[in-house]
Formats: sequence, structure tokens, C-alpha cells
Amino acid sequence: MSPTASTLTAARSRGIPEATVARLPIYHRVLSALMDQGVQTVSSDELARNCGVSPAKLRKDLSHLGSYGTRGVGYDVEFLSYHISRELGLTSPWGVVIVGLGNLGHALAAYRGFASRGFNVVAVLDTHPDVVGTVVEVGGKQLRVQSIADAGAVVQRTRAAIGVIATPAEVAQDVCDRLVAAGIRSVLNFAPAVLDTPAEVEVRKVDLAVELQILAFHEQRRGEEPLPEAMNA
Amino acid sequence: MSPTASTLTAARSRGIPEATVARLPIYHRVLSALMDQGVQTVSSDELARNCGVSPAKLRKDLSHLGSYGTRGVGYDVEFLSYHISRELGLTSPWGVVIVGLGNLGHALAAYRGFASRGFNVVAVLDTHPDVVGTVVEVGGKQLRVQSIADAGAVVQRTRAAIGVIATPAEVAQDVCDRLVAAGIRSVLNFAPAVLDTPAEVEVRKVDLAVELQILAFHEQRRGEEPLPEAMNA
DNA sequence: TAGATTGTTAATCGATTAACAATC
DNA sequence: TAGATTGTTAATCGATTAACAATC
Repeated sequence: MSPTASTLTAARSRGIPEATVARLPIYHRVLSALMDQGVQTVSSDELARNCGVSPAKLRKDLSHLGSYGTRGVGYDVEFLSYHISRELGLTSPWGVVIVGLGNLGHALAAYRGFASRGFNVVAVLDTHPDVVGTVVEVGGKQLRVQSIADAGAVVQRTRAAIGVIATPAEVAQDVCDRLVAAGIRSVLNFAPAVLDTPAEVEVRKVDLAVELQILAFHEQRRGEEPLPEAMNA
Repeated sequence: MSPTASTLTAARSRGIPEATVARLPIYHRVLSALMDQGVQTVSSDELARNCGVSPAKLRKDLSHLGSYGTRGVGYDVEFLSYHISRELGLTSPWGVVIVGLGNLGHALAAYRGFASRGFNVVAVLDTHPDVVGTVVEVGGKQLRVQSIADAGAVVQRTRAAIGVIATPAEVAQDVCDRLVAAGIRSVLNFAPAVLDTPAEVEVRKVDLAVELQILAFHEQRRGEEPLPEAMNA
């Protein structure tokens, strides 16, 4: 079939598969690295190899954004990078609030990857009276730790869009409720707890224990290999 | 069809879907919490609600492990918990090596979730001469930071199975190569780099920037106008 | 043009879901 | 038994893959 207006519209319009969205940041990062190296053009084979995916998957993913390559040539690195960042919403910076300043919270606050990727840590919050009022250095700026009780005012003033929960599991749900009440609709949860939120809130979870246990599962399976003919037929 | 020997064997045998494996740790954690609360029996509806999944998905997942529930009653919390931990390979502890003792590495070393979930940090490594030889407190023990150059001996002596990479991106591939050469087959990668490894090595990646960018995508879609008029402050 | 490489198709594979028969 | 709840089925949905026509 020839590409009609309607098929083009379908490709360019709203429904980008979640699996594709989850890979776009990797493509974007690798393209940035290629730009730093002065590479101007890259083929789907080469880019895919750098990203650790198959060329077919890469081309399929990119086809959901539009048609930004040139047949017989490849992709212009800068052009493609721009269109991915546009699709991801990275063309203007997002404000991030970090809640919980234990070891992990401090590590996150010190992380340089925020600013370089279009995210600004605009506030740090904690529940504990001992921690509130102390000063943390975040991306060159000094930020005073504020109380989670002030989440509403803080989010309104800073226009923060994303909340990062780095608290113990016990207080994570309460913290999340306060962030949501304050207007936060995007949450990154590092606490080992399942958060209950309204449907319009997008929660993503990073869980060290879960990752380790998945590795343990495969590690165990690998060890069980040494009995090929015994057991089941 | 009636459940024949072959269908039972199929269900119990090797192929547990990856998507199911990825959820087992959550089920396990919630079951542990229920045990702590003294709950003895739980239905799939109740357990699913606590885990943030649908009851149908939960029952489907559990059916891959075997038949550990009782129709009309539900699941015995302790019994099910045991079988999940057995399936995940958590009945004996796994040794973990942490590489890279920057902010994140220190936070990981201080994390209490390791020991309580069947993982022991048995060694900490770094590349930098200034850091090697310093002492880090990990789970009550004092561990001396060793050189990545000694990875082979360290892995052999400690019988570590899992390597955690918490280094900058630039050295991540080199560190990974050394861990693999040392016999590590399971890697948890916190560095923002795509690692190239032999097929038998299982790599999982935790990536703050990727998670944030996925949130940004949905945030943008939700508003369709990131910062209405005022731009960033 | 001839060679190279994209964007799309169609087949396959795996995961999710709702419904319900089995059974406690 | 009657009510409750599992384990399984079958339909649906979404993601992956290989192949190739389009086209630079």
C-alpha cells in the first residue's frame, strides 16, 4: 500500500508505544555522545549496536516519531537527537523536588545528570525536624531543606513537575499523598513501597531489592543447568 | 481439557515468563509485610490490591510456580512466601560486590535492604588510588576498599555472584569487563552507559535519567504545554 | 545508475485480561 | 450443601522480528 495521509497521521500522532518511549532516552543519550564525538551521520545498524538493541527494533521505534532518516544514507545525528528530545519533552527544563535526605537523597541531590539532561532540582524536602533547615548543595546552588508540610507552597512557587521520593518505606505513602495534594502528577519512587495514587498520577519505581532478586533468579537458574539429562524429558 | 501430567509439567517447569519474574519480588515483599502483621491467609483479590496489580494477573503469575493456594480459601501467607523465595533463589544468601564509591556507591553500601533480603555485600572496589584502602561501614562490618585490579582474587575468595557498578559512565565498560573476567555473571548497572557483555551475562540497568525522561514524556503529553506563559523561574 | 539503507509490512511471539469450571 | 475463591482457558492486545519495497 502507498503511504496515504491517514497512515502518516497515524504514525505521527498520539499513540507511541510504551516500550518505545522507554527506549527513546537511550537513543537520545547515545546520539548525544555521538555528537560530542563529532559524528554527523549514523545508520540504524550502527546506532542500534551502540544502544544494545536490534536495528529492526530501532527503526520501528523511530518510525513512530516520524520519518527523520534518509534512505541510503542514515540519520543526521543532530536532527534525530533534536526530534527525540522534542518528543520526550526535554526542550524546556522540568523542576524536580527531592523528598528524603538520607544517604540516597544526598546521592541524588549530588547527581550531576539532572542539569545536563534538562532537569532542575528546585527544592529538597524532608519530614524530620533535625534535617529541615539544613543546607544541601545541589548543582552548584545551596538549597535549604524544607518541611514536607510546606509541599503545597513549595510546588506552587517553584512550579516543580516531578517528585522524587527517597524516604523510608513507612512514610512513602504519606509523602506521596502530600506531593499529589500539592499538584505533583509525576512521581519517581525509590522507597520499597507500592504507592496508591489517583489514576492521573504517573508513578515510576526504582527498586534495588527487586533488581537484585531478578538477578538472583537467573543466577540460580544458571547454576541448575548442570543436570541436563537427569530430571524431565 | 483435564490437567494431564504434561500440562502440569509445563506449568511447573523452566519457562516462567520474564514479566512474571519481575513481579515476584513485589509479591514476596508484600507477603513479608503481611506476615509481620500476623496475617495468615490472603485472597488473590486482597494480595493483588496490596501489590498494585489485577487479581487475574496475580493468579496467572502464581500459577506458573505451581498450585499453592486453596480454592474457596485463598493463599497461606507463609507457605506462598516460602515458595516465591525458593523460586527466586533467596533461600541462601548471595554475595554482592559494589564497584565505585562515589555518592551513589556509599548510599548503596549503607543500604539496609541488602542483608534483610538475602544479599551480603562481601567486598567494595574502586579504581581510584585515593579511595582504595579507605574503610567503609557496610551492614555493621568494616570493609576495606580494594582495587578493581584485584577483582579476580576478590571474587574467587568471597564467592561473590553479583556485581553492582556504581562508577561514572566512562569507566563502566572497563569495570564490567574486569568483573566478567573475574567470573561475575550477574551485573546491576547504575552507570549511564550501555554495557557490552557476553550472552551468558545477565545485566540489569537502573537509570535515573531514563526514568525521569519517561516521566517528562507523560508530563508533556498530559499538559501539552509544559510551562504555559512564565517559562522557568 | 548501482549500492545502501530507511520505513513499512505481515508474521510471530509473549503478556494481559475476563470469564468460569473446578473444588475447597 | 452453598458460598467463596482458585487455577485454567481462550480471546485480545501489544511488542518483536525478518524481510523487502521504496527511495536516497
